[in-house]
Amino acid sequence: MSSGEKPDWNGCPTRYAAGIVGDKWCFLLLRDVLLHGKRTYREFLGSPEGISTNILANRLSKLETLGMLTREPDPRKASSVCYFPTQKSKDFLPALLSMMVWATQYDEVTEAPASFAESFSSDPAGTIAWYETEIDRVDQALRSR
Amino acid sequence: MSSGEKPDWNGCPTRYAAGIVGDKWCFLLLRDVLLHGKRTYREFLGSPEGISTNILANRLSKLETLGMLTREPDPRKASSVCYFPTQKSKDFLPALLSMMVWATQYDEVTEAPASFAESFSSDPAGTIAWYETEIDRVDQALRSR
DNA sequence: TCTTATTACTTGCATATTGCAAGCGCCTTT
DNA sequence: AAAGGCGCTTGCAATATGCAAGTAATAAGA
Repeated sequence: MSSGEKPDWNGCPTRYAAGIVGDKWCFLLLRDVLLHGKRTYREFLGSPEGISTNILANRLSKLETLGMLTREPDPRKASSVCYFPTQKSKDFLPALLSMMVWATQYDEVTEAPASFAESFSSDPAGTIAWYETEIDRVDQALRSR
Repeated sequence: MSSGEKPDWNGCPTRYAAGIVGDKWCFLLLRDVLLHGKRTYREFLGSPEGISTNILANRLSKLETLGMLTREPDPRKASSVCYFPTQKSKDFLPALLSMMVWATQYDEVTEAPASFAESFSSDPAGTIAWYETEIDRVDQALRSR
């Protein structure tokens, strides 16, 4: 590649990503799971974008089928359910954070402080690791009940 | 952030990104523009995913409205039109490449060679710069007719 | 124990979006 | 003058979405 030829295989991985992230609701659910520590149906329903309940059910099962989430009984309450992020969705964090940096740059009404973009740009690996630790902390706390 | 508190503003930039990329067709059009050097209606129509013509028109005007593309007469042929990527969409490249790395890792039938993920991981800035150069080369060649 | 909540959905129906096929106006080429 | 390419638009059937209401299975309270 560095020798100057142009690869023509780019279509495929992008299409794969589009099949998952190229849907507003899946995208926002991944945000809720990876960044907001949400794990239950009720929590997802409560997000400010206002997903409707049938669509939520549909997308949760889609994400489960795609291997992005696992559906497990809630350790705190047997009648409830938790959706946990898999390694596959945790590995999506770098891409998600990259998009956030881009959005922070161009969204005129962003609430994100410039410090976020700065910290990700100066130390991407560290920033990613911090978020991963947060996720694992949430899930370990939940699972050890 | 590194001191341990959890930011609660993440929703906003992600929602902004979801408004653009959280649509399969917009996502794939950005791929075509940023990675495949496509610039005309015909070229977009020809992509293997088979976008239909009314949807294509709709998404092109959406992306133009969002400041991702500019619509200009084709320097080669006055009756034709070119859609050029703006700086805003070029700045989306890092996020797009991050998603491709992720997809390459998890798509079992990916056509992308492992070398892509390796080169992006070992030298992200260089890889991004290479794609940016490609884009500028395409557009400068087109515009200087 | 009987009742009332809560949780995670499902169902029905009106509305919005998509896909497909055809058509249209404007160049350009022959 | 005729034919073709390009960038769309239009009409219509099929699909997906949003909204409101309903349901089954626990759980909590009186």
